[in-house]
Amino acid sequence: MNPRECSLASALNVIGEKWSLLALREVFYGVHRFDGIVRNTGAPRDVLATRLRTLVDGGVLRRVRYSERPPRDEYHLTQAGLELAPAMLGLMRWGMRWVEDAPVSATVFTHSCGGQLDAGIVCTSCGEDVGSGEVELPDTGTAQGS
Amino acid sequence: MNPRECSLASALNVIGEKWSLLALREVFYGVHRFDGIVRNTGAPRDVLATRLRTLVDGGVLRRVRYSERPPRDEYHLTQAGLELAPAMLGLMRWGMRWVEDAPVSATVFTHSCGGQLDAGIVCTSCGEDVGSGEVELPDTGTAQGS
DNA sequence: CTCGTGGGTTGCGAAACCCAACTCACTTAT
DNA sequence: ATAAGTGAGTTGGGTTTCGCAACCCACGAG
Repeated sequence: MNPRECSLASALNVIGEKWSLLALREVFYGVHRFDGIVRNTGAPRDVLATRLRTLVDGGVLRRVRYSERPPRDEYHLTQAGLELAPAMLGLMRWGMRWVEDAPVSATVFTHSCGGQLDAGIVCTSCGEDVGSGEVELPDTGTAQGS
Repeated sequence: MNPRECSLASALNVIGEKWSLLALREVFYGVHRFDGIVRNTGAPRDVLATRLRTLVDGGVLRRVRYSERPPRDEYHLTQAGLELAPAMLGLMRWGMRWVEDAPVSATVFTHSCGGQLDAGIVCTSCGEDVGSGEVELPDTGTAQGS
């Protein structure tokens, strides 16, 4: 009867609103300041202001002061924010592969070895790298109710 | 000046609206019908109806008729939908790890070997499994403009 | 012939979104 | 010494979207 409790829903409470992930993308890309994020995302300024606040409150970003008088802060990733990288990469990759007219986007993340990073699925017990599509669905049968 | 073109934005156009990912979660979990998805997500019926439509239009879900008269369809994952698994797993894992009071959620995806699957980042050139947090950010310096 | 179920649609008030303009607090040009 | 520009928002307003409850239609069961 009640909605399923799920960490996905919890995650979406923090980063699931419109513009949140695009704002985070900019910070990942090294754009740390309000106007830059506005320009690169196209988000309305007021909406972005509240998004950044919830991201800070949610522990994903932290403000770093770079000027007293006038007081101005940059937005930087926390550890929690950094660890969103796999999920964001997964979405980017998916968009590239499956959404028509998505840009082939040259901007990607690089490993320290110089190679490009990719999001994948790994089996925690046998360590095997699972190709997308070989996921076994949980055996909930056709159960519909809660 | 213009917003950055990015496959992440394209992806979010398809699966970024409220309830979309939760609806997809249900389909992943084997709940294929409207009422089941409504019950398990808590989404308003009207919103869910339009979300399912955009997911179908976006090629993530497909309708599978299971009854003529009255005509009734189930929602099933397409290949594109299945390949959202890494991204969704990434978000679930992140929620579990970083969001307070997120359920420890026993429902996960399993590999054919019986182990639990996890989302990770892999280097495409050296093949190394990169621990979250070791991501090298693109060297955009402090560039702010477009 | 009424009840229940599945899959929606409709109406309407509340909330969120978007945009343009405005505010401070400075810094740099003229 | 004004004037114009930058950075980081806030404010006012109109427009969409959300969310909820109620309704509808087709059927099947009792």
